[in-house]
Amino acid sequence: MTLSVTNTLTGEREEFEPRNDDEVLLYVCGLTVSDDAHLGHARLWAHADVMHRWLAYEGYDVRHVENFTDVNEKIVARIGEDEYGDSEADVAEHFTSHVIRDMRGLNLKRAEVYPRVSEHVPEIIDLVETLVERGYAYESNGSVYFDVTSFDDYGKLSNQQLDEIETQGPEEERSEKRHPADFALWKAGAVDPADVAEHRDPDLHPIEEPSGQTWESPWGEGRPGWHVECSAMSMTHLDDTLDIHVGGRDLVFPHHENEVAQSEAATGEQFARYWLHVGLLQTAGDKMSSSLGNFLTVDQALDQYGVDVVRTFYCSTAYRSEQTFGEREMEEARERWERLERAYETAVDICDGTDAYAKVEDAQFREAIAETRADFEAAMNDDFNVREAMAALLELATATNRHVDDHDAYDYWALREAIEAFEDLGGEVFGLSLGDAATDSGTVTLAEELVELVLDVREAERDAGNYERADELRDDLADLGVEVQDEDDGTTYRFE
RNA sequence: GCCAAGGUGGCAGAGUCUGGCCGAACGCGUCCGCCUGCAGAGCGGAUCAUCGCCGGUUCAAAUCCGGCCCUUGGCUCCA
Repeated sequence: MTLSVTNTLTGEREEFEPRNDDEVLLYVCGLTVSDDAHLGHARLWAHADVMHRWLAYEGYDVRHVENFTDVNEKIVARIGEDEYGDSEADVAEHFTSHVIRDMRGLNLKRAEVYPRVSEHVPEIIDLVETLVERGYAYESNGSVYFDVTSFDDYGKLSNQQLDEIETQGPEEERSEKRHPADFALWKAGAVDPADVAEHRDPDLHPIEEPSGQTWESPWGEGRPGWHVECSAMSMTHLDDTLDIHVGGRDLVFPHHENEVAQSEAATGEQFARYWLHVGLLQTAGDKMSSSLGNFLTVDQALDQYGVDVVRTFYCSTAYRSEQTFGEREMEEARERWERLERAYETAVDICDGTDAYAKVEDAQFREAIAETRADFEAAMNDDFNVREAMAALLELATATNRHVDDHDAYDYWALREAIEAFEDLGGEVFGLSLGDAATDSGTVTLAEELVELVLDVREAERDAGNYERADELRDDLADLGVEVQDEDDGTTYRFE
């Protein structure tokens, strides 16, 4: 079964064929490190991550590059704020470290490189020079602009017509540009105080001097433009032609459109073969939107819900659709995740708890496991349909529970197979805590011993008919995050 | 104004490319039953959809074609 993806470039579903047999060049349009990342950013990361994981699972060598934009007016606007730092580089470093922390927290597979703009200025200058030499760009007042009329295919990604495009860039740039849609590749000088004013915290002293880093270039001191970085860095670390370029839907125009133009003008080669755009995260019921900042940061969300719930949330909607975020949605994600986890743990417990060999053969269960793998695979190959894939996994949970419920003796072989499926698909592909990392190491902690002690006491109370006292103990444990469950053959507990 | 993505049950959200298996998946919620001292979890069952509107094509449409309405994103930095 082969993978098919929805390509923004053509607007159609296409069969995925990488340029080189077993290798996939994956570029993810990263973040401007001018603030902490929120759940919307994490959605892009999560989907790119699952794509990465799925491609790797299918045997591809995935070369994943994801940039950090650390040269930007919004970063300059934060200079001197809180403890972020006194230079553009310091502020960028502050947020970059947070982003890296968030990415780790989300259990993302590491990219091969995380290039930063500030470390690629020479490459950017080279690219701009090439464009000038080839007649696609021109210098004006120390700045360099891309001449959109020189590139016949301009607008092909976003279906824009040149005469319908409104001016790009700030007002004062207009006089320097030949066509209103021309965009800056290189900006002369440091950042103009006027350009940072709108992003600046009004409580802080305004920035009065031109600020931010500048670099020497053939056109004088200046800074790289807004769109060149991705082209320069992806070509440096991957190749002139990428297989997959992933980004947020809001960036199709002008950012991605400009990337295509400048890259293809410079190399004469196709820039990216498949453009995958991730839909935006919407907040549920705009009632709570007192201000714009009604999004949760990744850090807060991780703290509040935990990685697995967050990842399950993302795996509940196809990447290209919009997704609504809200309390109810997160609750549902929690229920889904716990259902999965419980079924998995049940299977693990049974298999670990005895050395017996297969006692029964449950043909239905075995078939359900095979179906899960087939359905999961088909769903993922169908444009990374994570929701369908998750549905398959949840059906495996149901099948597992049913088998356990219906039998006194178990089909160990089948349970092992089920465990493997949970670990391969849920653990490896979805990045959930199912598998080695999740299972207990065998060492008993003091906490566990104490819980068991309390449970012994509670058991004694129950035997004595003191249910009130027993329930109190259960509630107290629940308050401490220990979920107690009475089953036919004893009491079990798990830490939340 | 222009470009793009959407409008499917109480919620959320697949399916639309490749028309029939969709009287619409998985799940959340609600209700009933089993289990249980109780609760939870689990299992079984039930509830809830004229698939935005109008027209067309077809033996057959959520799925194709045309028109209209509405929402969101972009056209200024933005995942």
